[in-house]
Amino acid sequence: MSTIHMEVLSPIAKPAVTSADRVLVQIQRAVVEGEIAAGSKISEPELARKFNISRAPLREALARLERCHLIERIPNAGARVVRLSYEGLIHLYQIREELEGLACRLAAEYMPTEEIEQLQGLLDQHLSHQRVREGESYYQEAGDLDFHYRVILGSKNPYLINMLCDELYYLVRMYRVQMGMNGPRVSRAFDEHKAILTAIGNRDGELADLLMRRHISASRKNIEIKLAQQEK
Amino acid sequence: MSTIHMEVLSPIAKPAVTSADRVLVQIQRAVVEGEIAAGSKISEPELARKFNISRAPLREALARLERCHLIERIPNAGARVVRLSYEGLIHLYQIREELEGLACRLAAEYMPTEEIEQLQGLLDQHLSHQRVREGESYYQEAGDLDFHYRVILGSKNPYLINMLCDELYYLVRMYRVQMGMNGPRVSRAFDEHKAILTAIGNRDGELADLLMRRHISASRKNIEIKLAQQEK
DNA sequence: CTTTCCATTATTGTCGACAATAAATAGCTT
DNA sequence: AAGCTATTTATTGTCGACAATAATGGAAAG
Repeated sequence: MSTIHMEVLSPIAKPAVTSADRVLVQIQRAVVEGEIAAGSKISEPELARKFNISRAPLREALARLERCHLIERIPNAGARVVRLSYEGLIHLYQIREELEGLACRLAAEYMPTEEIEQLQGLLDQHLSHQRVREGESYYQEAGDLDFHYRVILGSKNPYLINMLCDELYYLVRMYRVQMGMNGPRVSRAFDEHKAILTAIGNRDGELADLLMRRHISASRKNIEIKLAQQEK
Repeated sequence: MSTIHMEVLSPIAKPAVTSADRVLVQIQRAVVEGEIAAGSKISEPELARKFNISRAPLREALARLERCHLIERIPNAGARVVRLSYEGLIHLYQIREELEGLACRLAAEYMPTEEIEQLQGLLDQHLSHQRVREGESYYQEAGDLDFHYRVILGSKNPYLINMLCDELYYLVRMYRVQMGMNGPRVSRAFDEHKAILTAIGNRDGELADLLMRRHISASRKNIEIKLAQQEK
């Protein structure tokens, strides 16, 4: 259970040794969960005071926030929290489909059998958690991302891992969290995960690729609906 | 001719307003062209002195260099120029194939006819340059990257554009430059570009995708050979 | 002679202050 | 009164110095 939290917050366990790291995690969470409103301007002096650090490490943190597309910076003008939009969602998921499809093909080839079995166990564990805590969206969120992380890590491609886990996934989470994802898709998602993992276990990269693309596409449509509801 | 240089060095014309920007471009070039040796350690005080700036903007530049995978940083330990390797090349081109394939599909859908025609003209222009300056690898380099840039921009997906043009292409250039790419592939590459663009013009995304993947795959094999020669 | 521990040195991370640029406000002109 | 311009204000970019951490070299023990 606490493992799930850890996994979601930091896919690749890097001990936050520097103060910029520490603050980065906090701001990331605040932005993703909407604590700092989407579209709002970011004041460096204000944030620095808030976290009791100087502007130097804060700017380092902001640079990394820009890297994962959570803020947008304009030279000599400042930074703003990104604004969620329909177009943004589409663009983001176009890439996800492609890259996570690739991750599946690679995982089918390179993911050690041991890791696959371990992930299988994790899926069952998530399922039981899900049964117990029906409707708690955070568990779905955590479990889903956890699954995707593992598959991506299984690709053994460092660039791919970096792009998806470090650069794209915080924004994905932001869409899901702020759209309040839960609903009836939960159990279906579990089945889809199972099917994908089975294909990977059978070393059938093509099928795993196809299933993952469908899975992500379905997830996108789910968020699209929420976004449309919210905008009207 | 000078346009070609500009295009290669800065795909999306952002006037380097801050001193960090200015220095970034210089270090990028130095790393890509091997002026700063691959695998060598980077000294912040030394570089700061060399460019007559303080460490603050230099560190900003280093952060962005890390972002495009030209250097690797370890907290409290420092930064090293990335080392080229067979595995790295494979991993990099796996992603390129996927993302540029996607870019082609999207370009076939969203690239304005006007832009396509303009790119067609650019291809012819490159061809004539090529005929005149037979064997000058830099022109091939510039022309090839220019073509890829245009197609990527045609996708109209900001995340895709950012990933390919800002994060991946400097490393691609580094492989190509340091492996000394020229040789007999030049004229074939022009034909492949033509074919891809024709498919995009016909709004045939599937075909453009396929052709681009083959084109990139062929380019990879070309570099693989050089790399193998160099390592033996 | 090798290995381990410690001190020294150098490098990175952080801080507070200053300079340059952009935003906000007030005053002037039409 | 509206719009433009100049001045003020605030924010970002940059600097030099200090603190904390890692790399280096040497001395002592085995």
